[in-house]
Amino acid sequence: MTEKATPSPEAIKAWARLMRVSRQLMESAEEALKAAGLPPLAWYDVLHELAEAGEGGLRPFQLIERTLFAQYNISRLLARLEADGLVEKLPVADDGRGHTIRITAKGRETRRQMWAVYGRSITELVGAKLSADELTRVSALLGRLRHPPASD
Amino acid sequence: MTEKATPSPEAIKAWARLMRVSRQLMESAEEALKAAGLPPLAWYDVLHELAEAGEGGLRPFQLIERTLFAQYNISRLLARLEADGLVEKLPVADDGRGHTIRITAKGRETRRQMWAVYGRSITELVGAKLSADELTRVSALLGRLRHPPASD
DNA sequence: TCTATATAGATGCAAATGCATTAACCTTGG
DNA sequence: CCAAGGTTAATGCATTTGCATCTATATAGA
Repeated sequence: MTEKATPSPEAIKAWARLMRVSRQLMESAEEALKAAGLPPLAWYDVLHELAEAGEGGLRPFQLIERTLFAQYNISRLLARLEADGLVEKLPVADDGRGHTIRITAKGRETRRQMWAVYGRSITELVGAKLSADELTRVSALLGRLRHPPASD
Repeated sequence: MTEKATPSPEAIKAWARLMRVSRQLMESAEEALKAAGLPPLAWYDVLHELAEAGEGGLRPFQLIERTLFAQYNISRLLARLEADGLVEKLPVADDGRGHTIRITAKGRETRRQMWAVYGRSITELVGAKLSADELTRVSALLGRLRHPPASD
């Protein structure tokens, strides 16, 4: 018996849909931001995490855990954010290797502006296409594809 | 009345899940290919379309329609595929501007090898996580997020 | 304490991407 | 037939990404 193991047609279709749709939606959102003269989505992700973290800020490695960015990616993204005055790097007392990243007032403002556009994209691309109930079901099903699986 | 329009919590969650999960799964699949010493997923997409197109091949602009790649992206990807001997560019009779791209025997072989790994990833990451019925439901829901919406 | 190892983050270099433009060819209207 | 405009594909240049490595600090073990 050979090791064939081609996925089921249902699995292939779900995979293809997932990849296609996510890329398409992401590109639409990205395009809307660009059209508004705002920074790319990646910046939003980081600003969002930092805004939630509050005054305490976050260490770069914590951002890596929360987002899915690679280490060098975060390192350079933070450098750009700092150059734009959206975040600040503070030395951390008990660990001389790293620093804490804190969002600035300007960073919060940029995040607000981005959310105005990004949120609208989410509404148009997702919120307007499925009912609340259907959205919940999609979330639940996708959650089970996550690693580790999400219960809710 | 202000123009607030923050998306519903359900929409936000579905969006976040979609973005996270798709990136995570894509990266897993990509990693598996790399670990097997095979080319990236983008190559598979193109080889797949070309394999389906058969001996007639496809024009670059047709590949752009079928995949979601940008024009310059396809142009360079095809250059790399050609350099590796996986596709060949044939002049097209009635249009001197472009050429037809045809997959070579080596290209088919590479695609086969990639599918062995890629298919396994799909099975593990998706096929093994949800039932056939659930997969069908995910596909249907995601299809409605597509542009244009898919019926099935 | 001193050495080995682990962790945090930055960076040099090569490859890929995005953007704008260009080159080549086709089509259409006069 | 010719000019104007459209389509197909490639490419120069700047930015971004990926990989590997490197520096600096921290921690654990002899």
